[in-house]
Amino acid sequence: MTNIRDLAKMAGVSVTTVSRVLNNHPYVSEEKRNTVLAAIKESNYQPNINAIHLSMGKTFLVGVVVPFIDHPYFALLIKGMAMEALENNYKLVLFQSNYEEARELDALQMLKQKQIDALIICSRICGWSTIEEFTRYGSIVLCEDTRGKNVSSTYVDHYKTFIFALQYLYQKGHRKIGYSIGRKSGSNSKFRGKAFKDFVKDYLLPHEPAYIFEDCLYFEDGERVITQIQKMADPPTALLITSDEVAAGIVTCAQQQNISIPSDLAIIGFNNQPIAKMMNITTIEIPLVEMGRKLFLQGIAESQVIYQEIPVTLIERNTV
Amino acid sequence: MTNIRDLAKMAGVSVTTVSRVLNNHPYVSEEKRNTVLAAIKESNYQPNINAIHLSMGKTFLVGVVVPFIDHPYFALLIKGMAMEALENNYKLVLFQSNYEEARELDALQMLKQKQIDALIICSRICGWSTIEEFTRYGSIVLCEDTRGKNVSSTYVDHYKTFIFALQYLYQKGHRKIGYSIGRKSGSNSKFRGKAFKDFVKDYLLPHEPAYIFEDCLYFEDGERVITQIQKMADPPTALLITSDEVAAGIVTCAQQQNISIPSDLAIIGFNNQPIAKMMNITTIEIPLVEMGRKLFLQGIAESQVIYQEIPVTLIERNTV
DNA sequence: TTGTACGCGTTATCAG
DNA sequence: CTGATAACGCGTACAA
Repeated sequence: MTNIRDLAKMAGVSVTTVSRVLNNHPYVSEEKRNTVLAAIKESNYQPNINAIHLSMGKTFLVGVVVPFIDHPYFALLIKGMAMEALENNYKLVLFQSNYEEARELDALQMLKQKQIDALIICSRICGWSTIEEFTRYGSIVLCEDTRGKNVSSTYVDHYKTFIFALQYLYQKGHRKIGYSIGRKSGSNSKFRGKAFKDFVKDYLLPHEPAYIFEDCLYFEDGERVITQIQKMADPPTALLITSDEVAAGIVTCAQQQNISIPSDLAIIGFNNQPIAKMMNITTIEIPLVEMGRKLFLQGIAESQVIYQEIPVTLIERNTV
Repeated sequence: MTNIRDLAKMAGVSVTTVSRVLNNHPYVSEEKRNTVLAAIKESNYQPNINAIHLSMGKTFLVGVVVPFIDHPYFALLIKGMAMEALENNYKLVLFQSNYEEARELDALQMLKQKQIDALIICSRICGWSTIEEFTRYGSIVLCEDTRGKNVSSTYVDHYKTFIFALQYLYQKGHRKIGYSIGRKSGSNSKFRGKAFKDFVKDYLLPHEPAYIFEDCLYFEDGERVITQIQKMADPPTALLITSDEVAAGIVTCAQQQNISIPSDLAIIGFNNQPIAKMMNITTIEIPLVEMGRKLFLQGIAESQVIYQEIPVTLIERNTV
């Protein structure tokens, strides 16, 4: 592997001059520049990027923590980040945490060790204090409402959104409403849970724990929801389903079980994934790819803490 | 940021000694070791990993090229790689190529520049000669049949598999058989195309171009397949669908259009994704997560070229 | 058992 | 315009 010093020798100039032409810096005569360029061609020179990183104290690497990539929600966020990373000449380092705290700490460590310039955490299990402790080592960005906290974020106001969706169902005449979530302990889920509680209280509806379905992430989880509902003496008439994948599973399974949608059961999905369009599912659009882009840009921005709320849109189709 | 030299000064020893305790090397007295350890604690020392990489000529980073992450096929491969990377203390660098050659070259460049130790290309658009040119800069692994070539791979013999599936349909009485693929130009697709051609020739069946559906990647693409079939005067009676997602879309859409499956149209999906189980789709299981693991291990292995064929299994359910 | 000195490849500073 | 030379932080022959 030929290095910058070899080039200097070949071209009969100093390493400084070589570095100058390499980085398109001014103050180098056309003549010498050409000699160096020739040497570069001839030697098939490739800069060692680790040396550059060491010298610059920067890696152009951004870490991304997701519990798993094989879910449209995270896949779409990453897709957006990858697009933006590309345009800004950064690369993405993937951390699949599987919601193990040790994995999240790994990522945080890499930030501390300067192997990545920034870290984007899409979903976390670790406590807030842990995050806070690492903020001084580099840029950390979260995908949840961090208002009032010392960390930038791009987020959806899930409280507001849930209230809005619940009111919509209420107006359509529904009084027995339930919802599904991915996992109950997440930050976003907590906002949703609180919204639900507040809503049923305000509208004098019963708070029926059986109407809340946890661990609903994939298409096939829809089957479980339908199964459970069929066992109920007094089933819900409408459901907020926080992933279109799951909503699609519910609709599919309902058809098989001769449950009529929306007359027996109304469904509102989330994200407006393509599958929702094809299956005519009423859904709340969340621009995940766009969110991914913004998360990334916040990560590489030098600026101060910013909270970026993303607006959502109700897409009315045939399941309500 | 305190470095190894500061520690040496603090502990009153040399940098070598510090380095020794840092890396658990022998030949350092318990006494000095403790002094150093104390200094590390006190100073909140963190090694700069870029310096280590420069010094060692290794990064513990492995690159992964996929056209897009938001597809179960690639997501599952990556999932497997991420799991294995975790166990081996490596990190994954994600390259979303979108099938643009320039993106693949970016990744290849990083290998050349030593920013990644190995590169796994799950699907490519670039020519074989391009790959070959970069093999000397580091370990490259492909997810396609590379037998006879100079690059390791973990692959499914899609020719064999397609012939097998076609024969199965033939035995079930089907004579008008078609198939769908993601993109026609891929290596895997070519093997499938060849298998199809050879099969219809051997079995004296007509080679009907309209029975071949391209660009079928997502659930919603199933709708297009059904639409096109309905327009045909002489539609196929059976379809090989190279992604369960698409198969599920076809089944769903067929229901809506009152096309009976399998009596009007038989379907064999691929991958055995959870959605196939839930919708009772006959499918060919491909252990994608397992393949991801093996791809990764081949990437970090020092050994010579290895071709690792992955066996597949037919899962008989209700769509044939 | 310990330490000196150099190499890794590049960028940045500063004197000419 | 040009070029020594000093960082950057760490690993490791080699010498003691």
